[in-house]
Amino acid sequence: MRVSDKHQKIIQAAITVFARKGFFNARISDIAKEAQVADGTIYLYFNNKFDILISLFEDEIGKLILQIKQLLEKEEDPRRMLELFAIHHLQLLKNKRELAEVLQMELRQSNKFMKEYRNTKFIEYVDIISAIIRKGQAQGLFRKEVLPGVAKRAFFGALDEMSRLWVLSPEPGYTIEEAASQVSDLFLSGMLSESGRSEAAQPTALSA
Amino acid sequence: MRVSDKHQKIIQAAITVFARKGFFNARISDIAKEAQVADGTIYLYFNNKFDILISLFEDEIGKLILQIKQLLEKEEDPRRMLELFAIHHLQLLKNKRELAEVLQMELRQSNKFMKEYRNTKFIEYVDIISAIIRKGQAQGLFRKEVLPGVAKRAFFGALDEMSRLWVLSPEPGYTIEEAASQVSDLFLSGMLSESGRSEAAQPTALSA
Amino acid sequence: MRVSDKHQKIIQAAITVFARKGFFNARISDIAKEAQVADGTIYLYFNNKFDILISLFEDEIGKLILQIKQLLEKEEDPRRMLELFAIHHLQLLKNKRELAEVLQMELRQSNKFMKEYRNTKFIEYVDIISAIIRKGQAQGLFRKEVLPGVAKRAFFGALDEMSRLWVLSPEPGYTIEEAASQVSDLFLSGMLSESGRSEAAQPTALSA
Amino acid sequence: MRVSDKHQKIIQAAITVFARKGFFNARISDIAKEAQVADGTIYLYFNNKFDILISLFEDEIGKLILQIKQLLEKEEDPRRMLELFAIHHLQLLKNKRELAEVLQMELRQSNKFMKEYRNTKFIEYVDIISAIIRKGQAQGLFRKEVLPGVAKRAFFGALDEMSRLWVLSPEPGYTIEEAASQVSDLFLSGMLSESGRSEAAQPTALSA
DNA sequence: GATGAATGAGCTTTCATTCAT
DNA sequence: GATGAATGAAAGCTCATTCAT
Repeated sequence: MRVSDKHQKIIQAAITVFARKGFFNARISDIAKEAQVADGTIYLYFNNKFDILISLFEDEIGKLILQIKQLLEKEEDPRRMLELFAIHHLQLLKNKRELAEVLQMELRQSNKFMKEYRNTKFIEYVDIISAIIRKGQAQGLFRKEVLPGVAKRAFFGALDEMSRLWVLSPEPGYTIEEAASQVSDLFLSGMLSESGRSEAAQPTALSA
Repeated sequence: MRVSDKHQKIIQAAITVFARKGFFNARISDIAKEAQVADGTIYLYFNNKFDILISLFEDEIGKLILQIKQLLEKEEDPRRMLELFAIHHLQLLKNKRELAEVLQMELRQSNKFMKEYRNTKFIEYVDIISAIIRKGQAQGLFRKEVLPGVAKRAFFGALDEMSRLWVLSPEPGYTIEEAASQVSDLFLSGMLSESGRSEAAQPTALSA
Repeated sequence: MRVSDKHQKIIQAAITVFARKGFFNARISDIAKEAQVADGTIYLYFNNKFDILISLFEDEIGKLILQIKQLLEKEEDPRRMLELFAIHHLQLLKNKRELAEVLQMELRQSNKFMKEYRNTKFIEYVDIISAIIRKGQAQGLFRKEVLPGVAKRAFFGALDEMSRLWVLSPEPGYTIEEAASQVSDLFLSGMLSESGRSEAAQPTALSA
Repeated sequence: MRVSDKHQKIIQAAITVFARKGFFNARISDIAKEAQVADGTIYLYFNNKFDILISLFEDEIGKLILQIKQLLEKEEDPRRMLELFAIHHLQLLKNKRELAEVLQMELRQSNKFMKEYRNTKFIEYVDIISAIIRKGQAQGLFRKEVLPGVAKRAFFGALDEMSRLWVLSPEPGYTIEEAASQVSDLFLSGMLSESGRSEAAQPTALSA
């Protein structure tokens, strides 16, 4: 058996267990049982419990990055690219439900209890969004005032919060596709109707 | 000393400690020391550690709801109301940094650990956003296609993710005001420039 | 309110609570609630939790001694006296069920966790039995070979174990009177039938 | 090391510690230290503190049952069998002093704390006595009026109370053999002398 | 490499006791 | 005398981690 096999087996088991119980409530022995290895074996592949979570992030977000980048390669229109990102992100819920739950729940916490850990993979993931935005701005399709560094976060946050809807409630009333469409539409076109847009020259007067 | 005093003292101490170490890493004795009471005293006011977290949510989000509702009362324009919500939400970071951190970090997790607990206060808070959106739609200022139930989540998620920027990194490069303005501007006007808007009739082609 | 009133109230409450939960599982606050006094009040009348148990023993066994002695005064026949003792002891189960349970359960333990405490009242109670036996021997009714110091223990132990039958099981299949009669009959006449008695000259050969 | 070794080691340590301090005052760490294992190790073999006590009962009374049954196999005379039982029971004090103390002290309580636990092993042990009595009655050696279900309890209670004498006081004035002999003699022949027996036709008039 | 029994530090929670009112 | 809020020591139990096999 190749080394990577057990490594992967443990990561996958950890995803299942973390999704079920959360990181802190999960026991190493739970993961070991799920992975069908001995408790001690886990320590041949990971330094400690945190290390499993970090490796899980790195590996799985790494895969996500590869997938999404491959998907976006074929697309030229930044507007469509944003939509694709949204769809792909939310479809994780369908295809890898447990992983989606773990990322959703534990990703945020991770920084807090692992102060030293800078989640570079995650940053790389979110930076795909800002790259799209910059591309759109370069093409003159997106407004120059939009700050890519801020907007990427807002866009990701919106998607992630949608994600949470599905993670926590089984039937939120919308399909994943509808949600993805709504979110990307919102970010692209905003909420204003034609009248709302024309009526007020500066709806965000505060920022002025 | 009034009962509420100790109760409040413990809640405030818990906010400080949870913000510093996270819920799971926080020990009851940490909270007790911070609140300058004995460990056992905490159990005169709360059933257990979870109960502190839940009470904290209820109390503090309750206060937030009161404040934001009061603030919005004076405002009629839904566009401006969204902006006010954004500002108020993000200003929590300035005024009550630790509380912001706790809500940011632990709010999501809470549902996972405490399956039975439905965070009604939080739902009430987010519903303020959908109420604003409906108001805007009623006035014809916001597009009818926007689903308030989805958009409220997206808006909150965007804000919350911005929040995370400040919670995790001390100097994110933007002020809170700029971020609030950016996010509400994004949701109101979208990213499209005039050319981007006119060029493509169906930017969200996928949803069609 | 006379001092003794509260003292008595607490003792009675303690009997109820100890019977229900056992000494170690009983909380001072349970007793206080049962006695309708404040927790702290208990410490005005007793030094500590053990002291309640000891006082309870002293008081209640003291009463038992008075009662049984009074009862026996009217009786001359030692055989009948033994029977009366048995009946009176077992009737405690009917008349003061909770007290019977506490004595049954906690009396034995007491010596163990309160090494310094010599349960003189209990000894006094059991010595009533040996006095009866000695009286019977003096009258030539009881065999000289019977050691009063041993027999008193055996008799008490037999009764107490019967007691346990009722304390633990609601319907043991015999009435208290039957049990009392059986036990005193056993001790007086033994198990041997006429044939068993005559057949073997030395049934207790071992003691020879 | 075989699994049973640690299990046994812990049981034996628990006997020592329970004998010394009583069940409730004994700490898990006391037992662990006595057994020369880590605290946590105990929980690999037992569910909790109660479980140790119950296992202890089951194991040790089980052994007693085997021993006494083996001993009684060789004996035919029910009178002698009763005596053997008495001797064997009391000799536990010599051979396994600590075990005798624990059984003596904690056996009674166990039913109280662990309501759900039916001490079947103990019942099996006491039923050895009633089996002997029935055998004696079948042979016409014992009186028919003796109720085996009551007499077994009385006999055990008498023995157990004798046991207590040695457990609590180092020098009770009698040897174990004398006590065993006295008790079985009492139960077999009763207290009545020939004159006491003939003089009164109905010594247990009350039962009539 | 793989195992899983053993470890023991660590933490939540309880509750007898105190003492200011 | 009476109260009951506050105390804080104490202990059962868990579980990440180790290491002999």
